[in-house]
Order: sequence, then structure tokens, then C-alpha cells
Amino acid sequence: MSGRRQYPFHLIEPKWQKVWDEQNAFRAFNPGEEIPANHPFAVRHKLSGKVAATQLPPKFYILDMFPYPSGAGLHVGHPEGYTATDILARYKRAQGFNVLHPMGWDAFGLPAEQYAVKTGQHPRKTTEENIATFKRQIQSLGFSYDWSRELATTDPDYFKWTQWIFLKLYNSYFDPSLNKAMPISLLEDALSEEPKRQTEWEKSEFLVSTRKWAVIPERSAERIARIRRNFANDNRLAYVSEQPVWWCEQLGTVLANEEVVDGKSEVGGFPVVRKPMRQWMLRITAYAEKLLQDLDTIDWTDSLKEMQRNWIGRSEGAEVNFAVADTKLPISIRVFTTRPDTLFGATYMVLSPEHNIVEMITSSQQKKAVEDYKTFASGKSDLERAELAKEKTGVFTGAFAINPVNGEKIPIWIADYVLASYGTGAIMAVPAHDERDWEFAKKFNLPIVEVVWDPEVLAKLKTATYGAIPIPLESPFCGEGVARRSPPHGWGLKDPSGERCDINRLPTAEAKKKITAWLEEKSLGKKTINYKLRDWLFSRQRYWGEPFPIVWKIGPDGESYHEALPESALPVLPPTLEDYKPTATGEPPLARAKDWVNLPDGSVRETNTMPQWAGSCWYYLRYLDAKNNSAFVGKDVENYWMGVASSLRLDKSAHSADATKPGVDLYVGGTEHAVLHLLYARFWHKVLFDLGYVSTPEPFFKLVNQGMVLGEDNQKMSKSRGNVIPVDVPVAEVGTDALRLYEMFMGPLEMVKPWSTKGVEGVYRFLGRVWRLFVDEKSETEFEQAETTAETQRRGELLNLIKLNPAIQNVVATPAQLKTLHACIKKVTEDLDGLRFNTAISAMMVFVNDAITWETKPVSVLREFLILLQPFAPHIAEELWQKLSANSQLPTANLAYAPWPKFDAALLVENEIEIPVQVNGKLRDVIKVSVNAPQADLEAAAKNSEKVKPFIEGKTIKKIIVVPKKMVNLIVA
RNA sequence: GCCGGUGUGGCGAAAUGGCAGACGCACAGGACUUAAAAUCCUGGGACCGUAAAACGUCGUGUGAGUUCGAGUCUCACCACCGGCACCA
Repeated sequence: MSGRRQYPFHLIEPKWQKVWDEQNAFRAFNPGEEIPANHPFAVRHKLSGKVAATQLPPKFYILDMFPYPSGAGLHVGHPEGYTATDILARYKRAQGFNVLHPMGWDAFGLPAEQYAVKTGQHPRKTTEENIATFKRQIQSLGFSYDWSRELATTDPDYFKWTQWIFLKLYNSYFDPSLNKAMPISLLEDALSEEPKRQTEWEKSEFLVSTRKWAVIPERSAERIARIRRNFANDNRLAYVSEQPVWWCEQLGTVLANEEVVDGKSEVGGFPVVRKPMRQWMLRITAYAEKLLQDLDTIDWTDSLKEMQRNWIGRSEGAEVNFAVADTKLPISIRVFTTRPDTLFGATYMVLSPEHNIVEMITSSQQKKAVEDYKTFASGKSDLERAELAKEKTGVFTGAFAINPVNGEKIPIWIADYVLASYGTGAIMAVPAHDERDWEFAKKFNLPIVEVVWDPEVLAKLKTATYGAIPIPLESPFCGEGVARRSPPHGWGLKDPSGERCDINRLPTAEAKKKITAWLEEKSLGKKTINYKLRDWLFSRQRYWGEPFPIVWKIGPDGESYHEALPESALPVLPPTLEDYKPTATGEPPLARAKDWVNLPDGSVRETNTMPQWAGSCWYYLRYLDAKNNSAFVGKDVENYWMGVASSLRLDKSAHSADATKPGVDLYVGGTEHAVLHLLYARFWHKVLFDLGYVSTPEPFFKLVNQGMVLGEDNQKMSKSRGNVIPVDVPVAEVGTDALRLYEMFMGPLEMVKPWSTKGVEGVYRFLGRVWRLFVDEKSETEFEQAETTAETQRRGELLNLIKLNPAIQNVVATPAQLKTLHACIKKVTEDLDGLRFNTAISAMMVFVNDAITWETKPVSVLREFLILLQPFAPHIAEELWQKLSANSQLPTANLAYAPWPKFDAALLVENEIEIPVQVNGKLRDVIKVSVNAPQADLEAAAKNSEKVKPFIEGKTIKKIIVVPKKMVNLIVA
């Protein structure tokens, strides 16, 4: 930055940061907490001592997505969201809310662990160093965080409660009839009361052994205990499952679906493969419907909601059973379809290569081909599968199934275009009405049977014969239409004795309903809702994460089983290691600590750790009561900050009703968390809500995604491009206030926008103009001379040399000055309510551009302007406020708690206004008229305009449109 | 392919269906200065004109439509950004 310094921000900013820090100025008080009488919050609200929730002002909880403290520090893109929330926090504080605005650290994570693997240095050390850097940088920006609530997910005092919540999940199940989570003990008790009840567990045993329904007659105590245990384990929200998971060799860990992008790890971009492993899972699928439906109750952007909807992937359809033909075993294959109306067109069946029935049904002739194909398919990474997607592959199993609606025998194939992880892992193929089935059928010469009329084709036909064999299709018709070729015209009737379902002539929606009802009646299928969402893979083979509060034991029957540690054993701390790599046998690093793993009673600790997402699932709750060591959050405290009652405004006349909703009032962060963090956190919150630990079903009422800040070259900021601007650079050159202002002035919060150093200078100049509006230039010159000779430590005091601008006087404001001020108050207030920071700033620029021309500047007007400026540029505003107050013998209480001004609409009323006159919709003149001029006067004035006359002379005025106070439009022939 | 978002000067952008381009950047001219920086003032959509203006015409991705009047509403299309993607 070249040129003279606009104003002494280098002294002002540290000065006020120190003042705020010493005063604990932004400390937020919980109900029942001791409020010091001299605290600015106490002074503003005339409170002190211990204050009950009902006596505290209404709350406003404004939250940032807490950062992962990386080694690189902050660049200018980071503070965008933090600045927006800080401005809002300061604004709400000025309005009189009890504002909760905290910050913390999402500190578990891979980089610190990888550094530990390389160097042997404990990841805690790296993490603490990085936190220190991040904290210093964030604090240099003057954000009004309540640092007394700071937390890190890596603190044992914090992850103790992460583990505690895991135990809640472990000890709960989802009850479909109550539609909520309940303690698992209820299920266990129910089982004890009814020892002879046929449990789900018994049914599954029944299928594989006797193939008969039977009550197992005698049970030993051991056996009952085992049934109980297994039944409970099968229903827990946190459960163990052996299933194919994403394994990343390079990272030495498994990954969640959400962490795998394009067949590569989201972190590092390493290849991943499917591998069956024993893993901890969280039953998020039980909440799929709630997670979907409750999106309608919260104020998030459409695109974000849509991303979550897509991820949950709800689809309605039917499950249909296809009996396997020519076998003595009563085997049937279930498929999921959204188009049961096309069942008559199902000409073959496809299973995913991993489907567990494949082995059982494959004919001996096809065994080799099937085995080869399975090897081929499992060898493909997901990336390869996606790349090769265009070319369909598959093999015939040699087996056939019976189409339940027409008795037709159809071949069963396996192909990797059918995914094991979706639906039932098997499909009925309807090539006439599905793109993929069509391609497959074409390639392997399978029959194509058209059973839905394309409405466009139907419209062209004089008479439609619903049983006629159609002209061969050129492409599949996948839309909705009219059903055809079901009985009595059904295709391939092989079993004339059976009762048929006739859906001919029915539109798709009705056909679906009718055939589904028919299937249900015949026990051949049922209506189903299917979700794309999978259960959350919750264990990682890492060191730097929360250990599970779980031990493994061996039962008397030799079966290994897990058991939760008691709450008293929390926190479970990770052991100190010499080497942070996984073991040679592929066990997680924790397995190296033999003393830690093996407990005296012979049980063995779980050696997996939780994923990084665990800590961020509930941090917003811990902020409420960060020091509580007897609960994850106190009940009353939670109710005050998250509940509905305390968010009702005292001043109901003010502004919109955006604070009357519960939960976090405003949450700001990047889109990168659209499906991971935000889905997981909602899930945990809903479980905690069901179990009665929190007051609301949703955690984040309003959520805004800030847009990315690009580099000056319009590219995303990255090290490799060399376009990264660390925050320290503008802070040193133009100060934090200018940086904050520019972050917001660039454009709308949600938009992607490029950084511009020149643009920063522009807002910096604006702050310089504000400064010169307030101070005496002569005294500033003296200050500058004194500063060059003063010792560094004493320079701060020199700010006192700067005197107020003599034009600032205790005089009554003129109507014009009041109008300028109140126009600014109105615009800034409304724009802040709508999160339109950029236009709020331009309104303040307009004010300053005007005020700087005033010969005398009334103190009262400038004071109110500083209150408006304070949220945006708090340091300069406080400094000027202090000077102004001292000079005018006004109280010098913190500007941060000064009440927000109200605009007076009466002051904005104009007597005379300029309105446009149009002829045939084209602007021809602007006329000055009295604001209340009657319509006739407006018409006359318009017609008399010299500029308008040439356009209406000699023509007939057919119509005159007058919009009072807006415009006149003359319509001529 | 599907879903969501965005298209306005040289640039970032602003405009409850009613004067398009507020505010800022960059640029140009002027004042101050020995000079520069900083600051202050003035001017900037394009075209046609003109010494300079007035006037005039065109102009918000493209094409249609609704309306007295469209950047704004409707329909169709194009481009870019983001997400999902063999989801049965």
C-alpha cells in the first residue's frame, strides 16, 4: 500500500481490542450467572447479580462454522463469514439482545496425524500450535466473540461428552410406532417379559435352519441372554456391522460414503476400494424421513435443502417378490421398483454381482462365467465403474424367475449397473421403459415389451388397441403414460388359471396404485419407500480421534460381543504412542498400545476411533455451557439459548419476526458442509431431542452459505496458484476495520466474488473520510509529528492529541441533516435485517459524502451515525465515539452497547418530489410536483411540460396513467 | 442426463413492475504542491451529432409474450458456476 496513512488504525485497533478484552465486553451471560454490575451489558440492561432467564433480554444465537486449524493460517477468504456474523452480533447487541457469539476449533483431523506419523511428534502439539496461530489471527480482526466459551473438539473435557452422546446412541433404538428414539432397555425389558415371543432374531434363524416356523422350546439362561443381547444389538442406533466399506490404502482407514468423491478419498484424492470389514455404524437411515420432512420447517436456501433432499434420495415405489423358477427351495428375490405399472414389461431380472443369492441360483454351466464376472466387477474401482458406465456388461446366471403378474419365466442376469447398496440390490428389467435396461437388452438381445403408451403417440391414434403388438420402439419411453397389454390382453400368459390384474387404459399413477394393491393382496409385494441414504459408517482406523467408550468380551459360548463402558469411565483418553502408524497387520494405531487395549478383567478395548464429524455434530450445544462438568449442557441453559420462549423480542415493534424461531438463530458457513456436517448434526440433534436432552427438533433455524472469495485472478485461492492473500497482509496495510468493510462491500454474502486490492483501498479511503469528518486536521498533523519521535510503547497515548473537528457542535440538526441521517438509519437497519451488508455500507458512504459538506455538524447526528458504523468498523467507531463523548460531556459507556437508533419516517417525508413523465412508455421529462398533488394537477403538469409537448402536439391523448408519487404516462394515438 | 443458482458499463455491483447503472474501483480533466503522494472538485453505458452542449436512437445473455410501462413477471433457448449422477 502506497501513500499516506489514512488514519492511525495501527494504534486504534490494538487499543480497543485491549479495552474489550480487559472488560470482557462480549461475555454473554447465562441464566443464573453472576453479572458484574460494571459490565457494559449490565449497565445497558440495568441488571446485576444473578439473573433468571425470564429477566434476561431475549437471546440471539449467532454461530460460525468453527474452523479446522490448519498450519497455513487464515487467508482473506476465511473471515468473510466471520465478519458477517460479527456485524450481525454487534447489531443485535445494539438492539438489546443477549447475543451468544462463540468460536472454537474442530481440531481432530488427518493433517496433524500424518505429521505425527512422519515425525513422531504427538498430534496434540501440532494441533495446539495451529490453534494458537488461528486464534491470534482471528483475534486481530476484532470479532466480538465470547472467548470464555472457547472449545476444541480435542479437549478431553469436550470429547468426554462426545463419547457420552455416543453412549446415548448406543443405548437407544428407533421405535417406528412412536416415530422416535427410545432407550434400548425398553426393548430388552419387553423381551424379558415375553420370553416365548418370536423375535426378529428367531425368524432369521428359522429361515436358514429348519425352514419351518417353530418356537424354540427350551432356553438356557445363557441362550436367553444371548438372544437378548443380539436382539438389542440389532436395534441400537450405534451398531456393529460387517459389510463392504470404502477402504483407502494410502490413508490407512475406511471412509464414509460422504467422504468418497468420484471413487477417490475426499481428503488427498487417493483411490478407495470396497472391502468387507467389521465397523461401527450409526442408524441415520431411521431418521431419513424426519431429516427430509423437517427441512420444510427451517429457513435454509433452496439449493442447500435440495442437496440434502437429493442425498436422502427418497423414492416411492413397490417391493415385488419374484420366485426363482425350477428349484425345490422356496427362494424368491425381492426387487424395488418405482414403476410397478410396468411389471408386465419386465422381461428379465438383474442382480448386482455382490447379491448374496447369486451363488445359490447360478447353474453349473454358468458357474465359471459368473465367478469370472464377479471378479471382474469387484476389481473395478468405483471410478472405473463410472467411467465405463456407457458400456453395459453382465452375464446370465442360468437361473430363471417367475414374473408374478403373468407367470412368465424370465432369465436372471448379474450386472454391475445394478448397485448392491441401493434398494434390494436387484431389479426387474423393463427395457421398453428404462434407458439402462434398454441398453442392456439391446446389447444382450433380450426381449423388449412395450406396456406404456406414450401420450403423444396415443393422441395421434384414432383408436388405441391396448393389446396390440406395437411397432418396435426406437428408444425407450421413460415418461408417464397409459398402461396397456395387461390381461385380458396380457403378454405371455402361461398360467391361464391364475387371477390377473387388469390395468389397461389406466394412467400411470392409477396403474401403479392398482397393481400395488393387487400385489399386496396376493402377498407378492408391497408399497415401499426407499432411500438413497445409507447408515453412517462411524469408525476410522486412526489415532487422532475420539476413542470409543466400548470394550469387547468373550461370552461363555465363545462368542465375542461388545459392551459399553459406564459413564464414570469417561473420558476414554487415547494412549500415548511412539509410532502413530497402523500396525503391520492392518489394525488401527491404538492397537499398538497393548497396556491400554487389554484390561485387567480380560476384556479388550475397541481400537477404532470416531470420525472427525463426531465432534462437530454437537459443538453448538457445548458453547451454551462450555465449562459444565456435570452435563454436556445444563438443561435450563439449553432451554434459554435454544428454546422458543427466550427468543421472543421484548420490543415487538421492531423489524421482522426472524428471531421468534428456536435453535441457533443464524448459522453461517460454506457450502462444503451441505451434506456432511449439516446432515450428521441434524441427526444427532434429533436423537437428543427424542431422548429429551434438547428443546428443539432442529438445531439451526436459519442457515446462510457465504460465497467463496476468489483470488485477484478470478481463480480459487490456492497455494499452487500463488494467489493466496493471508489476512495479516491487509490487516497490516489498511487495518482490520477496512478489511472487515471490504469483505462485506465486495458483493452479496452468498455470491462468489474475486478479491481486489484496489477495492480494499476504496473502503480504506472511506474510513479516512469518516476520520476527517470527525477530527481536526491541525491536531492530527501535530499527532503525526509527535508520533515519529515517541517511543513505541507511548504512541497509544498520543491519540489524545487528536482533537475533534471544530465544525462538530452541539447544535440542533437541520431538517435536511436529519433526513440524511434517517435515510441512512432506515437503509442500514433494513439491509442488516436482510443480510445485505454491501448496500448498508454504500448507504453509510452516501451519508458521509453528504455530511462532509456540512459547515456545522451536529453532535447528535454524528453520534447516531457512529452507532450505525460500529458493527462494521468497530475500532474506529469506538475511538471517535470516545472523542465525541468526552468533548460533549456525554456518558462514555461502550459504543458496542449503545442502543440502535430508530428511524423516524416523518423526517423522510418530502414536500416536493420529482416524478418522470412518459409518453407511450418512453421517458420524456421529469417534473417537480407537490407530494400530495391531486391526479388532475399531475396530468396538467405533465401535459404542460415543454419537453413533452412536441410528443403530444397534434395527437389525441387516449389515456393517462397516473401513479401517485411515482409517474405519469400519456398514451397518444 | 437430473437438480439448484447466476447472467446488468472497462471491473465489483445497485435498482417494492414505474427516471437502469446507486455506492465503490479503474480511467480522464482540474485545484493544491517546486514536484510527487495524499486530499478536494468535475466527468465517464453505447451510438449519432457538437467547440461544448440540447435534442435523438439503442441498451440489463438470446428470442417471443403479458402490461400504459419489464433488468424485474410468463414461456422457450444459450452460456457459466455449484451439487448429484447406472439410485431402478
